Amino acid sequence: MSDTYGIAELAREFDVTTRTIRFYEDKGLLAPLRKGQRRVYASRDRVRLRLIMRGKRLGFSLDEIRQLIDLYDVDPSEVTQLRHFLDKIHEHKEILIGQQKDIAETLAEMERIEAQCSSLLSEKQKKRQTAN
DNA sequence: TTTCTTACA
DNA sequence: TGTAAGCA
Repeated sequence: MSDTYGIAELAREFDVTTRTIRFYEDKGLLAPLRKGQRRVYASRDRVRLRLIMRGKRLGFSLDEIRQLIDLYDVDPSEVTQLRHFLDKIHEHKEILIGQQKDIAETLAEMERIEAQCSSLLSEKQKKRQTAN
């Protein structure tokens, strides 16, 4: 099982350009192995890229995504670090909970409008039938 | 052909 | 991030 990937391969899979993947590396979000000069991505890198894309969809900055991803593969040996990570987690959780609330409210709003439109439409249909 | 770095938009 | 130049 060749659990390694080339940059073009990952770019295709995640629908981004190779430039974008290198860009994320520059920003410290990715750290692929090197085979000479070529970048060799392991499955962990692929997982990371997946997390990056998800973070982007959630509206996090690359900097925030990096902090979030770092939480995954750092060994929790230092108490100080642990407290720091805990703070980061709380921070992100608050943002996500806030977004969750926004989504719920927007959804409720849309459903209200949807119901309003539906009843309006059925009303017009009734009038049409009455007229005919 | 593909990837890489660097630099500029 | 896109694009381009010059390499390997």
